[in-house]
Amino acid sequence: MIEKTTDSVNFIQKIIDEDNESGKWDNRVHTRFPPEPNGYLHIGHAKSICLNFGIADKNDGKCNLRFDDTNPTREENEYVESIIEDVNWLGFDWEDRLFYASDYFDQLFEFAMQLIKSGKAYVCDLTGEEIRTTRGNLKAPGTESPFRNRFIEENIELFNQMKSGNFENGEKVLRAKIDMAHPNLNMRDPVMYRILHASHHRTGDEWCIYPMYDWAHGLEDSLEKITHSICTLEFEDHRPLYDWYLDQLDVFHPQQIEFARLNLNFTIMSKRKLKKLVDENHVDGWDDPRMPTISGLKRRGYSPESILNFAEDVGVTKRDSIIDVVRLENALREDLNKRAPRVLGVLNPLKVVITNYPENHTEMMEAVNNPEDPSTGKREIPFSKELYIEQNDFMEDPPRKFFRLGPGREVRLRYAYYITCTDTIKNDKGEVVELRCTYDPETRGGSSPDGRKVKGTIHWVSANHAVDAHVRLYDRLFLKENPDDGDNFLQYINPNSCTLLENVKLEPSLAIPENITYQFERNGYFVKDEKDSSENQLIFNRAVSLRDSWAKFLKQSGH
RNA sequence: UGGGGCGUAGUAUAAUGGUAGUACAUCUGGUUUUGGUCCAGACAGUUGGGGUUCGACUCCCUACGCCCCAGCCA
Repeated sequence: MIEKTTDSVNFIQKIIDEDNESGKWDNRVHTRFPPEPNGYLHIGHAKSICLNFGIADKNDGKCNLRFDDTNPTREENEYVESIIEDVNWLGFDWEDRLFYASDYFDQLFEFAMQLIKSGKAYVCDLTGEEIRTTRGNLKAPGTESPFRNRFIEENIELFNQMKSGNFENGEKVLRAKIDMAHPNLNMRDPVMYRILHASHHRTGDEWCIYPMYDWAHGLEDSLEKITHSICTLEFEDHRPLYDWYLDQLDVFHPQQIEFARLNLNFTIMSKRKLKKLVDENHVDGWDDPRMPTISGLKRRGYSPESILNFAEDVGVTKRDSIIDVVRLENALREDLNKRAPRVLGVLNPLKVVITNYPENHTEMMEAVNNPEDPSTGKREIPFSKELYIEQNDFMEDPPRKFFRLGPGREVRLRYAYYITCTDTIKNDKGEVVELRCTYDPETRGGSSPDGRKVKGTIHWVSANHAVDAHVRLYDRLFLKENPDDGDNFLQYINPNSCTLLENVKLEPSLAIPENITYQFERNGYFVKDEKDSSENQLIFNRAVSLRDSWAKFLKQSGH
C-alpha cells in the first residue's frame, strides 16, 4: 500500500512556485481582493476572498482589501460597510491595507495626462451611440474617430476642461489611441474617462470625470505593487489592455491571472439579480437566510470555517463549472457535526401522557452535549408525565421498516425511558392528537436490564418545562437547477422556500440561546435569528437538515 | 463564419510522456441510545478521428462541443 500525500496545488500556486523559482518578484507574493461596493458579497466572492487571502497566507505574502469605487452612480457606503464586515467575519485580515480606487483619482488623472502628452490618448466628442457604431463588430473592424488626431495641446486643454466640469455627461470622453481594427474589441480605442456629474460616496463632488475599470484597475494594482492580480475569466479579453496601459506608462507591472468564478446550482450569483430580489421584496433583504450572500449564510447559521472549507474543496481552475449546492451544505454539516452542541427540540409537537408516571413529578435526565466531543460534557434535561414528541415519530398504521412509535409499539425516549403506546386520542376529524403511553421504570437512562432491544430512539421535550419558539425551515430559493438560464429567474422562485413553524417546543436550556448554531437532534442545525427574535418571541432558523435516510427511503418508495 | 478561453465518472477535481486517483452524489453492507456520525465495499471517466512514441489525459494535426467579448458597468 502506497500512502499518497497528494498535495496537489492549483494552477495559480504553480505560477507562483515558478515565479519564486525564477525570482520574478523577488519572492514576493502580494494579492488583493477588489470588490466594487455596489452590492453585498456572496459565496462566489467568498471563493475569491479565500483564494486571494489564502494564497497570500500560504506564500507568506500579503493581501489588500481594495474597493474598486470608480462608478459613483452605483456605489454606496452601505455596501462598503457590509463588505468590510463580511471579509472580517470570514476571518481575513488586511491589516493596514484598506484601499480605495478613489484614493488614486489624482494619480490616475496625472497618468492620463502623461498618455495624452505622449500622443497615446485623445479627447473624443463622439456620442455613446456613435462610439458604438464606429467600434465595428465581431467580424468587421471599426473606423477611426474624427477626433483621433487632435493636437496634444488641444487634448490637454479639453481634458482639463472635462475635469473642471465644463461639459455635460456624455459630451466628451478620453480615449486611448490603440487600434480601431484590432481583433480584440477592447483594444479599439477604449474609453478611459467618462463625464459623470454624480456625487461619490467618498470624494463627494470633487470629481465629475471618473476612470473606467480597465484604465484604473491595472494602475491600482501597480501602485500597490501587487504581484499577482487574480480575477475571473471574463477579464481574459481585457488582459491585453491591462498590459498595454502599464507598458505605455512604464510602471510596475503585475501579472493578471484569470480563474473560473463559482457557480452553484439552484442559485443565482449575479449582484444585479440579487439586488432585484431585495428591491422587489422577494426576500427579506440582502441577509435573508435564503440568499447566497455572506451575510445571508451567516444569518442562516453557516460558520466561516465551513465556507473556507467549501472554497478549498471546490478548488480553482479555468473551467466553467456548476458546483452542486449540496457540497456547500455538506461542508456545513461536516463542520457542525464536530462542534455543534446537541439539544432536544420538537418541531411539530404531539402530546404524550405517560399514564403510569407519577403526577407532579420531575426528574432530571443526563444528556451528552456532543458525542463527537466528550470534552463538552453533559447536561440535565427535565422529564415528567406529559411530554411532546415529533408528530412524524408516530404512525397509527406504520409500514414495514418504520421503527418509531405506533399502537402497541415500544421505543426509547432519548436519554430517558422506554415507552409503549397504549392508546390514541383523536379529534373530530379522526386525527391523532394525543398519545397515552406507559413507561418502564427499569429503563431509566435508555437501556433495559433484561437487554431487550428497541429499534427506535426518538427525541422529546417535557411539556411543562418546554420553551416555546418559532422555527423557520428553509429550502432552496429556486426550483430550477439553473435559474439563470431562461427568460426570467423570478418565475423559478420556490414558493415554499421558507416554512414557519409556530408551535415549537424546546428543551429548557434553550431559553436563552447562545449565538451559535445548535444541532436539534434528529432534525438538523439551527441558529437563533438575532434580527427577528424578540424578548417574548424566540425564532430559530434551520441552517441545514441532518442527512435523513428514512426520508429518502420514503421518497423513493413513493411515500 | 473575428478574437480569447475551456473539454477527465452523474457533479467537481488530480495525474506535465510511465498502473487514470480523490471528493461529493448513487447503490450494498457493518457499527450506533440521533434512521445523524463513523467504518467497509460497489458502480462509474480521459469529446471524436488521425499522428509521434516502447508507452499519450499529457506532445502534434484535425474535427466537434461549451463559455466569454461589440457599456461612457465592473
